[in-house]
Amino acid sequence: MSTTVAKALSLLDHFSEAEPEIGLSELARRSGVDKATVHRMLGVMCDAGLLEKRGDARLYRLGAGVLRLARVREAAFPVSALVQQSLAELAARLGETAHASLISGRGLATIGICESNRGSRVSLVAGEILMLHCTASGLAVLAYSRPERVDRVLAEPLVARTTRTITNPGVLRARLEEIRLSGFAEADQTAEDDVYGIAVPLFDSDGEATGAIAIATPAHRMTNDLRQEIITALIAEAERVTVSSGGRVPATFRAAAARFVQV
Amino acid sequence: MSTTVAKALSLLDHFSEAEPEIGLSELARRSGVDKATVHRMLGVMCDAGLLEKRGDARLYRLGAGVLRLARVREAAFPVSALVQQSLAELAARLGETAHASLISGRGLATIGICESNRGSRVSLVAGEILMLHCTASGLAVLAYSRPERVDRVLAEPLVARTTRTITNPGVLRARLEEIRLSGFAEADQTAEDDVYGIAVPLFDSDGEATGAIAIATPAHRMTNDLRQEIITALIAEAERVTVSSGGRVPATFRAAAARFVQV
DNA sequence: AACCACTGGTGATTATAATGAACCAAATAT
DNA sequence: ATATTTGGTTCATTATAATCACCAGTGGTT
Repeated sequence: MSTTVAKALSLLDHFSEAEPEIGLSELARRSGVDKATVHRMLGVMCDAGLLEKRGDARLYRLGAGVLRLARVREAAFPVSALVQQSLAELAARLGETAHASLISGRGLATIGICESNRGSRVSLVAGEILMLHCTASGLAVLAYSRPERVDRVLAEPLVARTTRTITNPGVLRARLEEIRLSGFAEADQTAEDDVYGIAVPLFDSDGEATGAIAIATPAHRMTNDLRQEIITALIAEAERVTVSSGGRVPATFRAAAARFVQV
Repeated sequence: MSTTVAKALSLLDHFSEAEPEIGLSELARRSGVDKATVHRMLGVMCDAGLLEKRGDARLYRLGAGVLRLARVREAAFPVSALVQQSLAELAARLGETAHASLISGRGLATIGICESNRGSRVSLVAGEILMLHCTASGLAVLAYSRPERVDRVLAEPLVARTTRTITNPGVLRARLEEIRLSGFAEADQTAEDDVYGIAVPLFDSDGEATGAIAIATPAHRMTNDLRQEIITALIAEAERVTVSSGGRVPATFRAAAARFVQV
């Protein structure tokens, strides 16, 4: 079922901020692919510039090609740069960690993080992939996605990341309906213990959700006042990002947001 | 001979600043791969997040996954950010377009550009891939590369990009020896007509060349004074970037640079 | 309206490329 | 000094991907 190209590309997912360089055997072990196969794939990806191996050491790491591709994308469709500005403002204003993510494959790719400067704060790993069904950002995106995407996510088993994760498809659908009406999504320790996330979707030129910006706070610190403040700020910044990146805020969201501000 | 993974990845190279979105048929035509094959590969790469297709339109473009990968790499081995600073300084000081590139596969990936604000200036496309044998940056890198890389480049036919491009392997080898002794590379319209490039290599922790920073000026504007000024500035900035990115300037280069400054 | 030249997308057959166990030399670990 | 693990390679077997013809939709011309 799995194509070789998919297998090769999945190798890239094993590189993270925590483990930026990996050896051949190690990668073969983690991916469950034969060593010979991994070796050949790594070679090809080195040729393509997606990977490179450090001169003397025989470790592989992400190559300069990924920087180039990112530049090409940003030159044509700038979002990363735009978003970074909003994140900085949000983090400064609210004193909590702000982050942004975009749909990438079947998950959300974190493309920007701005940590608060408080002692106690939520710390996120750059380049992490968020799941759609349990994170605030994921829920915000799903609530404003085409039914096909929702169906695709609900078709697969909903992994329980914490004891509070919603694993029942029916319950999740109801949850998405609520979110659609309110304009923002909350995840009170459904993705990670002690983390309370609030997210608002970003839209493309077709008015479809493409990602989200979010605030993550230590769960115990969340109060009603802070919650209100966060949501108001997120809605404003999300609209700014959406509009300045050429997106269109759909009427359904605008109505929901207006309803919130009224209250 | 060509693996399917390589073919799939080569599709990514067709996306550029000039043409950021491509349709299925168009991509099949340009790559010379069958439409059905391309379709399957694009699907796989969309799943991986490297590509995405714009909602209603049926065009493909680079996906958010590349932004994520770039972030992961930058988090672990920051160069792009570092280099950008140097480029800005160079462009401001010299009033000419500065750019940086890193080895990526069998070429140089442009990872940073800072154009001068003059009316007449050299304009570069973001994310372009430079050839090693005819650009100033490429020559600078080759001159300080392991013999294997040089041999690999010289093994393939040296494409003539202009009438002045060096196409003879022997001549090129001699040229590289000169560059190794001087510490900088020049490309007087050997890559593009009317463009005069000067480049200095960047090094990794093993003292091997990993890329270059360069200045590109309109050929007619180059004078001996400007040339001296550019080289001095480049050598200083290249060392700064190399050192602050954890690299080590090899003794051979340091000697060459010192020899130049003496003169 | 009928036609044309496109587009994105799809399946079944055939040819091709991927696979994985065994194997090596060199580097580490014991 | 011995055993284990590393990156890397080989080659017969097998599973995979390429191919061609085809379908349906679209936009433009006559």
